Amino acid sequence: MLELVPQAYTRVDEAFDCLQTAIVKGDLIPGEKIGEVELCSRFHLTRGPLREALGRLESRGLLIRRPHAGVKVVSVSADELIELYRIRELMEGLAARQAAERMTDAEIAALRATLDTHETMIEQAQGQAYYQAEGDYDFHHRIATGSRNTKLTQMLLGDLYYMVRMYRYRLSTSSGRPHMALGEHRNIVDAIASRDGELAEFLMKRHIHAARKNIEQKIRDGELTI
Amino acid sequence: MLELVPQAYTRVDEAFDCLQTAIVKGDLIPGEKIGEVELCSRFHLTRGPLREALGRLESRGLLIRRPHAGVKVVSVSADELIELYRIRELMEGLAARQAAERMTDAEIAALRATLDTHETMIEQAQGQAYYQAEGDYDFHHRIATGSRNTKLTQMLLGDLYYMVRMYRYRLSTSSGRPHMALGEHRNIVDAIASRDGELAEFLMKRHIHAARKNIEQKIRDGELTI
DNA sequence: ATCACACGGATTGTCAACAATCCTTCAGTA
DNA sequence: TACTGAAGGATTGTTGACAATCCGTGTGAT
Repeated sequence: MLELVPQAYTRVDEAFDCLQTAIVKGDLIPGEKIGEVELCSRFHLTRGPLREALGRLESRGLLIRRPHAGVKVVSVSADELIELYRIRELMEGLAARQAAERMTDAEIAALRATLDTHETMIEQAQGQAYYQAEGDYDFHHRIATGSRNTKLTQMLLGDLYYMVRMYRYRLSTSSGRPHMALGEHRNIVDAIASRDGELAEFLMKRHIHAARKNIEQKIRDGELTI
Repeated sequence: MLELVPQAYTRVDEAFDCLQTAIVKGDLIPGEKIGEVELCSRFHLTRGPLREALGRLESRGLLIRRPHAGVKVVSVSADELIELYRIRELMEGLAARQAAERMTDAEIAALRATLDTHETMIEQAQGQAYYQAEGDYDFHHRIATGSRNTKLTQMLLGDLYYMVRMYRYRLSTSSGRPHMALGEHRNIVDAIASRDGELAEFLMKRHIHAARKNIEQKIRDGELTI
């Protein structure tokens, strides 16, 4: 009855995924002007689907398109990265609060399981920031959807996380403090499990605030150049 | 030298504007399934630009597109409207804080002028919610851009305000408390002018919180049915 | 030597036809 | 009568060619 179809995967989606990962992983260099035909040959696409995908990427803020002039991957400043974390602090705080009120017990259990695999990843892949970052991404992703707040989820997954992931790859560093972050994650889940929305919001805000301070420090020390 | 070109207006932009206002003003009924060819004939477009515009509208959350099945204007629940205001409360609070730190004196003067015209609008167009809503929109728009926070501006102008305007037209009501709202706006501008970011954030959050409570009350009273 | 202007090449925007997919309708059967 | 199944029509997805616009180069003048 409620079939939930695999949601036909079209060329536009294909193009979007290709370009998105290319941007996030840094295969497409920021600031570089790049033509549509070159993109087509490089990713084996035709211009129709490509153009629609470019439009979607533009509304997500990953690239800029000037009419008759071509596309450019966004080049981002250190300030803008900081601003991004300021926004995350607020929105993910709200997400955590609502997740505490609305997540099912099954979802919370799955969230805990995620943290366990994350822990083993940290131990095994020592220093491999990539996998750590993906685990972190997964954690925040689950809380966003768990908030059951349509628009909030859409904005977090559709706008902010792409950006954050892009920075992560470029700077080739996770938050740089994996063990501490994991502990903070566990505290947040505990707050959610005990249905304490206020505490969950507080902890999440502090968690992201700490991540921001960490980045600001690295920038001051010259470890991160953008 | 720094010419600031009128930024070539292409058919895609035309299509996007047409559809966006049609959705916001309610010419396109939510939930109604509508074909591409019909949209083309109705707005004098061809399918190429139309499809790109549809993609942009989809990422902005104004309509939903299922592959091979057509497009549908989003139908929105009362709960989702409330959620929207929760998000606004946080994000516009941050915008107000940063606007207080970063707006130029000229921008602040222009903001004050906006409020003056808004006041005359309220007196003249008594009860004409439409113009009141536009004035209110203008006010929040200026503060968003004044924050100088690229991503924040993009999310407010690109995601939330379209939604809010859509609801306003559909419910054919502004906040319903124009005089009080105007007073609150003036207080916010005063805080910005005295460069008190903390106060500006507080006042903005309270302003939107009040608007939300107002809407919740109306929904409870059955004045608003969505 | 520097600046302004025009021309050509290249690139993007637009269009109309073709192919792939889905939804509805209409039988047929339990 | 209600439900399953398939076929047809309609709609969307895709493609390639055409038209409009911009950028870089080269020439000329100041």
